[in-house]
Amino acid sequence: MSASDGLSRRRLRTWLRLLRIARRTENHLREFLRVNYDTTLPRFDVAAALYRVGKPVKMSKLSQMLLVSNGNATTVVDRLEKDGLVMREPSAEDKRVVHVSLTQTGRAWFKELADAHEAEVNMLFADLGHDDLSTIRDLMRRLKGEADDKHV
Amino acid sequence: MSASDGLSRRRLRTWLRLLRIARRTENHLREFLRVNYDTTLPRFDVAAALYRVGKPVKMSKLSQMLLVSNGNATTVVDRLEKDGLVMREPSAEDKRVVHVSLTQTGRAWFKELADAHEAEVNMLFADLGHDDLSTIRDLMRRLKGEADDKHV
DNA sequence: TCTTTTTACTTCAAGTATAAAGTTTTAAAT
DNA sequence: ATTTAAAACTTTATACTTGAAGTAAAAAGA
Repeated sequence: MSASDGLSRRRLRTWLRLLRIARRTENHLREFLRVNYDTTLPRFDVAAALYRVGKPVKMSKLSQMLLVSNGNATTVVDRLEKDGLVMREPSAEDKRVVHVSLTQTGRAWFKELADAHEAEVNMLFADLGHDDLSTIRDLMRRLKGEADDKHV
Repeated sequence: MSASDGLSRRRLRTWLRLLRIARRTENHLREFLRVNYDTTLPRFDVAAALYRVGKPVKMSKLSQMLLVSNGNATTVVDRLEKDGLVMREPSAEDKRVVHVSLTQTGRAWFKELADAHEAEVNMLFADLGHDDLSTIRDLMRRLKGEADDKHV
């Protein structure tokens, strides 16, 4: 089985297709957040992760959830903290650990964004019905094991 | 139909799934290129686009192909040019236009990467067969119209 | 013609991202 | 108890990315 047989080539093309869709959708949502809410995708992603968990999250856990480096998480949290949208708390048990969470302001801010964001995604994916979504879920699950998910 | 009915919520979850797969795969390939070939994903992407076209490409066309800003394309091409992997040529007909193409060195360099890159993707997508790939293609095609593809 | 608008590209400032090095704290192993 | 190793963050250097401003050339309009 050559490294470039038909199946291998098709898998490559499929990856490029997925990447393209992801970039287009991200670009659209970035623009949407910028124009309508004067904010950015990384900020939104951090807030979404914190909102989803609903309680203080370790910095390292946060970067794992978002699949970004620790240093990156630090920077984005820095900015959100400066804007009063998130807060850091040193852990009591382990002095190395820092917990992050949304402030009240941050929670209110995110709630407003979340609905608009969902509506926008709903519009972008409008051509996909329940069956399609199930199909995608199953396909993505099969890729899950292979990709590097550092250690979640 | 509320902005947050079941279907809307499922579309959002599906988007997050796609984004997650894309990021994991990108992270894996970034690491792969860094460790084995001491290069980066943006450089690879530019080279791949130029290689694919096979003849000099306008800067603006390049950034459209990659779905990145013009300024970004300029920067990455700058670096590749400094390394002797690509070359710029001013257009004869239109003095505003700049054509970019791979140098001989660049072409040889990319060829080596391309096979390894395809093999790596082939490994990551090993669980998907011909039918699955066709299914994904059809699904992605249906999203195509909705997303912002600036003006390709 | 000549003014205005559009197009192509680069430059700039700010934000985002990584990898690697550094600091502090905890856990493990003598 | 001490040393060693590992873990959690932050900081640093460098690269990437965007959006906007700037420059130059071409096209459109008056």
